[in-house]
Order: sequence, then structure tokens, then C-alpha cells
Amino acid sequence: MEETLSHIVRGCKLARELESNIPNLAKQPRMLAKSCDEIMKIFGTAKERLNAQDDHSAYPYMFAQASGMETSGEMQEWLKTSYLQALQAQYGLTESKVGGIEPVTLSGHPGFELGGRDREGSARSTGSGGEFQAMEGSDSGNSNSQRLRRRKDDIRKRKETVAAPRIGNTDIPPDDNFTWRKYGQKEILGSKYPRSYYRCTHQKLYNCPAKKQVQRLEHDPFMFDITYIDDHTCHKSATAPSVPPPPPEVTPEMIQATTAQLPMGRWLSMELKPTGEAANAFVDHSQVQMHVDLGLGEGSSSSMVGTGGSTAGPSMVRFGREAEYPVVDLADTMFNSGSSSSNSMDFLFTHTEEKWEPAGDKKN
DNA sequence: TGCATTTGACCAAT
DNA sequence: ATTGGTCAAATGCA
Repeated sequence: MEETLSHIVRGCKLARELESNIPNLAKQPRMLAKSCDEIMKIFGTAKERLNAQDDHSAYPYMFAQASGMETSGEMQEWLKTSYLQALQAQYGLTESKVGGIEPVTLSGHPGFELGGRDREGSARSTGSGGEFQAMEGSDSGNSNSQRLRRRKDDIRKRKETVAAPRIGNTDIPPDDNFTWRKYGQKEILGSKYPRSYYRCTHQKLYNCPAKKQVQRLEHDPFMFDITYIDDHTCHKSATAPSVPPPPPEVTPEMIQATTAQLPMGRWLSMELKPTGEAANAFVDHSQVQMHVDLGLGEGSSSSMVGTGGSTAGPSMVRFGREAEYPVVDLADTMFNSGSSSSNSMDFLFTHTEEKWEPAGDKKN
């Protein structure tokens, strides 16, 4: 089993490397194909081994999918849902609704069909922070004093409905593990509550285009409609100043310990819907301790999130409803977690901290 | 033209 | 000094 896990880990690592090199390899389809083949081969080998395994008891979640093992419908549904949500977060699928992810057609670039048209043509690569950033950069370099705003039909949106935190300040939507800066609030015609506008804290620094709009539901004040506009590029930008440390050696013992103790779903994408019964049932907090003991959180990510995220750097690995790269996250969790503290993985399991203060009203 | 969205200056909190 | 909220005004869209 250790060897099988090593295959999976290696596959994840290669996938991540491939992802980071997409801008460079975009013009080298042969290299891309070769990389894909290699990754598929590794995962294929792993799957074959898994199929040959008789005893899955120690890894009930980890390998349920990969091995085709029978799992409860609820579990499979949850795994599917969380993965799709991650894809949506990554590729900006349009107007998905919480409680029912809309069908995703697997076609086109990284495998997904966007809800909106790609009006920027080839200059804009879906989900590619690098190219997108370059485009934004050219805009900012325009000496024309006229404001340059993206046309409304250029943006990609997705919509979520989330519940207010049960504990603490219920006037604000639950933390989504990204750092946002509020830039406006406005009374909306026909709405009882104002709409708040947020942009990514790193918008200026890294040209991160991510924005969100938060509006309390009229008929249910404890629910928020959150519209996410564009994706975060700040944590995967090639220009980001802090680069994750090179992956340390991962011993089979580490892998086994980790996988044996951590539920697969949490590990892969940390995609938990606040109202998802399956997800809630799935989280086993009794297993957190072992995960922490592994010291997986070494490095950049832990302290930042835990302290409110205001210093969150662009290279950090984020986990949340918007977790990106479900598979890559697994590798990131193992490799990138850098340094130190024994409770360095706390951020994975604490989503109650809110950094936003209640906003005052604004007349505009 | 009205409304939604964004900008940028200003200010308070840390 | 830095970060983030507020607000008037500018801008885009239907």
C-alpha cells in the first residue's frame, strides 16, 4: 500500500508541476501530451494496484473512488459534489447554485465548459493566472487617464447561497478563506438589504481579479447570496514574491499515517458546504489530532490564515469552499506545508473566524 | 436615463 | 505604517 500511495503522491506532484508550467508549455503540445501521459500512467498504475488490494479498511475514504469500491450513495454524492465545487471555484463556472451544482459539461480547456463566452479570445486562458495577469498588466500600463473597466459581459460569475455563521457575528457571511477588501455598499432597488462589494485584498499587488458581492436574502436574513466574480490568481501567480519551498522527502510512513487518519474528502479539497448533510456527517474531528501531529503545516500557510489572513501571501495554499485543484491540494498539503508549529494545520479545521467587521450603511 | 458597479480619497483601527 | 471601511463621484450597461 505504501508503494501505491507513493505513486499517487508522485502523480499529484507531477500534476502540480504541470499546472505551474502550463504558461510555458502552452505552445508545446507535445510536451503537454507527454506530461499528461506520464501522469496518467502513474495514476493508472496506482489504480491497478488499488484494484488488486483486498483490504481497504484502513483507507475507506481515500480509495473509495480510485478503486471503484462500493461506498454509500451519500458519500459518493458528496465526493462528486465537492469536486465539482472545486472545479467551479477554479474555472469560474457560471451561476451554480448551492444545494445543486448545475451540470458541468466536460469539454474544452482543462476539461470544462464555461458558463460564459470567452470574449477575450486567445489572449485569455481560462483559469490561467499567468496569462490573465499579463493582460491585466498591459491595461494598467496604459497611460491614458481614462478608466479602464472590463466590460460586464467579460466577467465570469458563479453564485452561492450560504448561511450566516451560527456563532459570532451573523451579519456577515461565513469566512471563505480568502481575504477580501470591501470597496462599496449600495442599497439595491427592491431589496431590503444593501449589497456589499468586495475585491481580493491582493488585487493591486498581484492583479488578482477576484471579486464578490454579498447580499442578504430578503426572505431569509440568515442566508446570503454571494456572487463570486472571476477567480483568484493571487495564490498561484508566477509573479508572486514568495514561492513555496521545495517539497521535502515524504516517507511512506508519513503518507500512511496521514491517509489513515484523514478523511479523503477533507483532504482532497476541503470543500464543505455549510448546509451539506453529507459533508457534515463526513467530518470526523476525532481524527484531526493525528493530522496535526504530522507537522504538515510547515511553512507559509498556517500562520497566515490562523491570524486572520490579512497577511496571506499569494503562494499559500488555501482550503475552503473555494479550494482549488482538489488533487493538487493533496500534494500541497503534504509538500508545501512548510514549517513549524504543532498546530500548524489548525487552519484546515477552523472556519469560524471572521475578519470582516459589520459594515455601516451607505447612501449612494 | 436610471441603476448597478467601481474608483479613489479619506479616515479609523491596529 | 499598514489595513480595511466609508462615501461621493465616475463609469458602464440596459
